[in-house]
Amino acid sequence: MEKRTALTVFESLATGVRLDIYRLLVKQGPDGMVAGDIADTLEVAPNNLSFHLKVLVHAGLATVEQEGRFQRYRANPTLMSALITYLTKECCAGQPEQCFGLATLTPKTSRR
Amino acid sequence: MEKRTALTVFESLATGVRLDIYRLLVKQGPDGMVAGDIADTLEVAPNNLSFHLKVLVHAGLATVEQEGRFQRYRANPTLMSALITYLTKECCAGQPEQCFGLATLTPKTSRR
DNA sequence: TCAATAATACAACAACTGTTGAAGTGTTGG
DNA sequence: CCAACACTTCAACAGTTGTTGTATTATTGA
Repeated sequence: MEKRTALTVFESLATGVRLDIYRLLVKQGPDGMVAGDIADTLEVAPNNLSFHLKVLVHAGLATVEQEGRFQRYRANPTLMSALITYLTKECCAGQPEQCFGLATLTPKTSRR
Repeated sequence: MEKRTALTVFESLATGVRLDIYRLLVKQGPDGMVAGDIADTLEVAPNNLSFHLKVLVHAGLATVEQEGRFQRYRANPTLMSALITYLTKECCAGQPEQCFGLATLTPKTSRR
């Protein structure tokens, strides 16, 4: 995963509303949810919701599909999977001991 | 992990500079790094760096320790670990098939 | 003690983000 | 066809965030 991608995901989920939307979508699984239902459930104005959904879709965390006059949104768990892999590998989290143990072995450059 | 905590972490890493700082700190392991070295490495103004470091520390992603007239910063891998756990559990990512398979079994509430 | 260094704190500003209300696009049922 | 519906787009505004320059605090070495 590119640093830029990770950044976009962080930006996308750095808002309470969007984190709620994303979690709701994941809970719905492949069924997804139409915009109106999301708006009702989370009690956010339709136009505002539309704004946040757009961000999530643009980030790749969700997908849209037209269904008659409804717009069905689904979570994209693949990207979250990739983010977790990135965080675990790039940032050495997950196995803190191993990561920090390794760091101890690398040559250290002291300040000036 | 609380939703609020996850949110704070996302906010903290939603900036290129802070993501860079955090990754640099993780790379340094338990040795950490003093503020001046971080500023030099990432080429950010000291006062600006201080601002971002404060955010990271406040979020719990990093710790500070005074060392003479230096401030040594270290990454806190535990929180990232917890975030990964949260993302994997709460958001069902990591095992998309399993999560989405489960969702299919749950009763669905159709729109109106 | 005094000058130099390391870092933080503060204030001002620009830039970005989220919210709201109103208007617009597309779809469906009568 | 047209009215109702589902949703999006747009523009305006408010609030927040990040950056920059300046000042301050604290520590060290001479």
